[in-house]
Amino acid sequence: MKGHTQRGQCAKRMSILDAAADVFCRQGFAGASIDEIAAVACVSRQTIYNHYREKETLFVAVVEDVMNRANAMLFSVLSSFPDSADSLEDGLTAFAVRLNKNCICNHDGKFLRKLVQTEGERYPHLFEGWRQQGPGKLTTALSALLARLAHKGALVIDDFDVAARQFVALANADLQMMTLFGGTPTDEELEKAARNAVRTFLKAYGRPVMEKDERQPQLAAIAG
Amino acid sequence: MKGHTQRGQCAKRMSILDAAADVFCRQGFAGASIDEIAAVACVSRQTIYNHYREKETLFVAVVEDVMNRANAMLFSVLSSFPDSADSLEDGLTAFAVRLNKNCICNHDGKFLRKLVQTEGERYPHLFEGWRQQGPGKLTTALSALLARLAHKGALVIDDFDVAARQFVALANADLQMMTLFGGTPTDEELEKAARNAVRTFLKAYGRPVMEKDERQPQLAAIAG
DNA sequence: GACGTTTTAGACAATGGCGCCTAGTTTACA
DNA sequence: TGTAAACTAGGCGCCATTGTCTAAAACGTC
Repeated sequence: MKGHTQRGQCAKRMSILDAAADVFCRQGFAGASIDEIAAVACVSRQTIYNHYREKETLFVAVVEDVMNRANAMLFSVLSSFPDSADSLEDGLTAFAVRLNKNCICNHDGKFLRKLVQTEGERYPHLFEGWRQQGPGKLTTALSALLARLAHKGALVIDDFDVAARQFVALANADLQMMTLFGGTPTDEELEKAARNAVRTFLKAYGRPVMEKDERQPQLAAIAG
Repeated sequence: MKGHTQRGQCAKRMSILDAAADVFCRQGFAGASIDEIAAVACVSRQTIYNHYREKETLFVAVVEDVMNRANAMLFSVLSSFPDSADSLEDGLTAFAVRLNKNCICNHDGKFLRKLVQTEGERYPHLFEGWRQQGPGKLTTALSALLARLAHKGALVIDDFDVAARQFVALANADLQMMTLFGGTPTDEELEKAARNAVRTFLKAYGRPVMEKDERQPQLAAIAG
């Protein structure tokens, strides 16, 4: 009848989804109670059962909703990857900041990582999609983007997949512990973490340039 | 009376702790039932209440027990860090393998990371100790060990803390997704991941050596 | 073999959550 | 304004779980 099991619908649905995400994330599936979700959503308990047959149905809907948002955000962030060799360090740093801020350290990212750990064994198929569309897509897409930069001569990479995983790992190196313990990094911390990561990444994979003021010494020598 | 709230005690206690760790890890605190723990431990439910006043007491004891084991293991692995500049790549790779295998990808490591995410907000003081003795101690100790290597001239590092965090991050780069989804890496995967990590780490922080077959060209030139 | 301790099995009340139902109210739309 | 849908409040049965209690059995030690 109503169709659109996906989008908007009335405001109640979104309110329920948001509240359920909040409570499920804090209490886990078993620890979350429908009554608490209803209270947080400012909605009667019956209304929840009116939209979702049972607790598990609601849980699946919540996870899928968050996954959709996270996937869209990841796509958006990936499309902002720098494709020019000019000011590569700044471009990669800005990308790393966006990646951390909008995909990994944000609300949805923490939700998914937390839930996939607690309920992953119970709902393997549910999170399998995120594994492929989320972290999996991130590394494969990033691998291709790095390959493009390497092809332009801006990077020297032997294994693009490994480099992609290492870029993500380095970008999170300074924030991992904070996010593990529930904290949220400030903008300054995000910036500093990204800069540390990109500097090390470029030391390992950057084109070997001796000094900043004399770029591409080989080409300069050949030209001269 | 019995003293020793820590160690051995009768075999029942250990059996209960192991079973409780297993069930708490799979089901979370709220989802775990005393009956299931008793069944896994092959022990009567009353025996559990005989040793631990209530469910929460048992949970705290389990977490402390795992934390103690993990801390001891971390200390052991840290003491195997290479202190010689000879065959540094092999030494660091072996260290990275041990770090992943015995501290991060192992049973206790996954248990603590999982539980600190699900119950960390509910028991902040409980996991605060692990935060300092576990990941915190790892990075500070590793920072000092890297500083020692840099002082010997084997590494060129400007910020030891950042380098330590990046070493850990790189060591986990290839295994992060697998461990996140509950998998356990094989020995070959551990070896390959460590080798990838150390190669990148040394490209970024290793002493700038031109070719593998001519080591320490400066010293050779001086000697010659 | 006797005695104290520990463990076991099962019953027990109390609690709380799930899912359903109903009656009454609000909202949306024609 | 009238009708149908959605929503609210509350009660209800059912079930799982917690924590206690008791009597019987196993254990270990002298």
